[in-house]
Amino acid sequence: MAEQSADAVLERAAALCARRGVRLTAQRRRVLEILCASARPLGAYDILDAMREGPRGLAPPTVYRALDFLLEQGLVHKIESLHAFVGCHHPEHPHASQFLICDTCGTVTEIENEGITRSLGSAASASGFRPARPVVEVIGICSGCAKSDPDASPRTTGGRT
Amino acid sequence: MAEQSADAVLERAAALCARRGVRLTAQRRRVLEILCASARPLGAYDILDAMREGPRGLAPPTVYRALDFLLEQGLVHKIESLHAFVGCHHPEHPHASQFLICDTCGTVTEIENEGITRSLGSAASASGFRPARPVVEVIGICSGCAKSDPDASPRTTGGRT
DNA sequence: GGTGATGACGCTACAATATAACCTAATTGA
DNA sequence: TCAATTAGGTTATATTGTAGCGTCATCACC
Ligand SMILES: [Zn+2]
Ligand SMILES: [Zn+2]
Ligand SMILES: [Zn+2]
Ligand SMILES: [Zn+2]
Repeated sequence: MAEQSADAVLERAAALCARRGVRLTAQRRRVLEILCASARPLGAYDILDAMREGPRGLAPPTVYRALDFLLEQGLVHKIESLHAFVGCHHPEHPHASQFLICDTCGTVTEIENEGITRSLGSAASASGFRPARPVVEVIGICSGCAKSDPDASPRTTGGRT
Repeated sequence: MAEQSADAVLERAAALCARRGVRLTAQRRRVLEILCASARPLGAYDILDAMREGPRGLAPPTVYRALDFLLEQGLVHKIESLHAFVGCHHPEHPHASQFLICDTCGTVTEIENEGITRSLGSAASASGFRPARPVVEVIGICSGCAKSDPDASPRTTGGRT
């Protein structure tokens, strides 16, 4: 799911940033690349390690600043329940991000379910609540893992590609 | 919302634990009390501070162990997006916890919306995904804050009662 | 009542995640 | 070119969460 469109996503991200008049600098692009190349969400320190494989030694703030930018631009999402980040594969239009997170293989699937969005909206407005940032993350077992191993043990965050 | 039933919740929690044959020890009860007495979610270290106001000096593992127990028993919930915890006010029956989190005053409202639960379930099963732990947290502005201050600044976690 | 097994907790140290603060370098717009 | 703005390097530190180990309380059973 990540693999097929990593380059295309990068290209579209560049176009988006140009259109918005914001700068997709080398560092930011690098972080986005690393995230899009991974099948699983990566922690900030996983990204940091991946970047250190290149030339110089970097520090946490560099990665966090890049992530802040990418989050603002909607190019990546944060998975709150994992303290980790994923690249967004359809950042052109804003969307309520909803995730299915496999506890076994660690893959994260971003979905956009109109029913969930609607239910959330009506539940919120019923309380007079004005929603800003919905966090919908369903932890469970993906179909592949459910088949192969009826009960398996959890995984950790990292592991590039 | 927290205030009205704090004692009642404690009593019911004790009954629940007795019925289940698990021990609601003094420490665990204390943590639950502190959480239920707070109108806002508390971080583990907020709880730790609150407990230190009493007799001896405690360490983080004490609080985290109590929280683990209370989470297992469904007596408290973790708010992933805040790294904080709230007491549950209807722990008798298991439920998918859904939260409305006000970014301004910090209050958290636990709701149980059947529509959201259903949408999540059908979205998951459409992908062959077997859900285990849904995380639904809507960050936004509560009705009270929206009225009094059309755009206000975020808040931090803590602050007992 | 002893007695061994289990569970709860005190305690130290440490891991993992995230940010503050300050300064330099690059980019932009005039 | 030059001031203003933005991005990034660097160090230190804050915040959140665990590992590991020894001790004490509780419980089941004799
Ligand atoms: Zn997305
Ligand atoms: Zn899986
Ligand atoms: Zn609840
Ligand atoms: Zn509010």
